[in-house]
Amino acid sequence: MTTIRDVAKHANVSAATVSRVLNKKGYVSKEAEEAVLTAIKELNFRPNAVARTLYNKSSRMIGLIVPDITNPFFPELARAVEDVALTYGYTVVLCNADGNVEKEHNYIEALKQKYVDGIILTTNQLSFSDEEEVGVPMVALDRIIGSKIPTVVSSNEEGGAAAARHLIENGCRFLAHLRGPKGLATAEDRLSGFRKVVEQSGVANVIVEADFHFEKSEQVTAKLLEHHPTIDGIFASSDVSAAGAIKAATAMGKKVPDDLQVIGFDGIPFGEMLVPSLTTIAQPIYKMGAMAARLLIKLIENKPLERFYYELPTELIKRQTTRRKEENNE
Amino acid sequence: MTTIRDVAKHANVSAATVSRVLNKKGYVSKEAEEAVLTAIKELNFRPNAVARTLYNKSSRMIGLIVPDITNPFFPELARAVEDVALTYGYTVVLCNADGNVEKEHNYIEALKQKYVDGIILTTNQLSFSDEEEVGVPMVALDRIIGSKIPTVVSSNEEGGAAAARHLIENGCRFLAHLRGPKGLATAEDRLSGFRKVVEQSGVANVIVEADFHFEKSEQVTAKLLEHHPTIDGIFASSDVSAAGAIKAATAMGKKVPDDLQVIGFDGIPFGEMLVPSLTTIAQPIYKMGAMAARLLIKLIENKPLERFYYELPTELIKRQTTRRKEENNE
DNA sequence: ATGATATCTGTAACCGGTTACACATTTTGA
DNA sequence: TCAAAATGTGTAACCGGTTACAGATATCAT
Repeated sequence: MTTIRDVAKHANVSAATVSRVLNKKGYVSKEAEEAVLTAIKELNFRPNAVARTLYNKSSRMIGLIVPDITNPFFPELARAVEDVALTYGYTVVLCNADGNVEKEHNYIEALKQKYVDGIILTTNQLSFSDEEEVGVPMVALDRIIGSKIPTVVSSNEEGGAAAARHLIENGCRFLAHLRGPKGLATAEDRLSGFRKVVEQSGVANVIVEADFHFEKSEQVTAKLLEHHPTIDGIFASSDVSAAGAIKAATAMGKKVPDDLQVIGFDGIPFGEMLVPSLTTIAQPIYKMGAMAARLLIKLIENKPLERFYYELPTELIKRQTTRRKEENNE
Repeated sequence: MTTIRDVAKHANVSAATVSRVLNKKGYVSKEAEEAVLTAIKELNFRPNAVARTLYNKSSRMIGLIVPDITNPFFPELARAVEDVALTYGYTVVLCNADGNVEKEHNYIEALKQKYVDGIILTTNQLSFSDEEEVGVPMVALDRIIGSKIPTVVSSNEEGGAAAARHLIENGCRFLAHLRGPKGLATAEDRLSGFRKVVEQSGVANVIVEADFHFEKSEQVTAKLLEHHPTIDGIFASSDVSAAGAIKAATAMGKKVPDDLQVIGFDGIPFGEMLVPSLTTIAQPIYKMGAMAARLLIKLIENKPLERFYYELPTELIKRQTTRRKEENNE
């Protein structure tokens, strides 16, 4: 491996001068600069990132901690974060905390040790309270931690309300909500929006817990439809969860959307791949990731933030798992 | 940040002794060890990973380069790699090359600079030929690079053959294969297996190119079914691609599996979420990832490899998009 | 008793960049 | 014309661990 001192020798200057050329910092004469540049070319020199990081206490990396890389929502988010990070010259380190608080802590510690410049946290888990003491710039994404940590979420409550409204407008008389994990702010907000609309309109409804996963949602829905065969509208708190609901319903002989309408939440490409394609409350996933990355970088570079809380609008995407019923029976 | 010298001062020993305690290397007296351990506790000292890496030229990290984190196949693989890596004390850095050769190169360079101990390459892209000169242990996963690089793949050819056989046994008379990208060994092998069976049995067939993506497969299938309305069996070279085919067929009023049977390739959880659930040739995704990780770690630790080429068996998983036709018409 | 070996510890150099500082030389401006 | 400011460059210390080496004791074998 070529070092800066090899280059220096080759160019007949000191290591300091080479460093100055590399960083375009301080005074360097034209001749020296040229000599260094040629030497760098000839020796195919690349400055050692680790040595740099050690002195600078900055690695130009940002950590992105996700709860479940297997849920397509997060890769989507990761891409956005990465795109923005790369344009600002940062590299992204993706960490899969697996919904495990301990693993999350370990990653945060490991990242700090690696001198990452900042961390974006998207964990499902409700974990710790001492985030302020982490000592590294942090941004919360699709998750609410505390008032001191800049936060990017979508309008979960309004989205939940919109989902309920859509089902009701489509003629559903008995709604179910497959809510997300308890204690998770985004899930609570979706529930709360749903509840408000449903209570206000007086539509029959039932709420059951299903984490965001497919199998669990399938099981829960099967049980739910058994107990309440007249349910004709389901709002699932994630698209994957909605797929589970559809699966269970179909297995019981219910037709979607004729017997049962289903609406998801997230707006991942996955929803379009289903047949029938999934109606959903879409989050602006890419925008959320991009915004979180930009906020973090501002934080890192000590630029002022206008706000600490950004709520991006969700959008109802009507596809084939819901449709307006004709006014007919009853 | 507490350094090793702070600890040394606190324990009344030299930094060298502290380092010896940390690494359990060399002679240290009981008393000294205890003093150091207490000092470490009291100061809450964590050795700096970057400094360590700089001297050791090893970061205990391994890089995993994937072509498209958005394709659920890869997160699945990543989890396996991570699981194994963690048990051996390595951290995984996930890089999304985006099917972009240049990005892949950049990542490899960046990883080398960070002193990663090894790299697992899974890229779709056919990229470069000088892998032997990378200078870092490497393993190819789901991709064939060169004879010098240990390789883990599944039995793509046999899988392709099994897919064709299954469709034929189920009574299909006119098969189509949505092949993967040209030049990609895994895609070629699947095609080759398919072709052999089809030629041997004399079944009518047509082959069209569709990368592994959903939209492309949907478009290609729509065109295909328009030109050849009598196609009654499709083998898609990925599960996501199969979903695209199903979508297109359904949009044209064809029923799956009654009018058209579809079989995918990969065996990602996604296939089960579809309605009807997807028949597929499943790769042992987790095993592949785990094996690649173990191979890489052996390589890193200079342990001997038994072989340089591991082909893991695929498995036909019959679900709802295929089914035996009764002998009836014609 | 005595040389050989094992145990213990500290000093200083090293990994590969970065930069404060000192010292020169050149340019500016009054 | 001469001090002040700007420009150019090298030395050496630093980031925070690691380790070769040397010197000091303790233990062992003969």
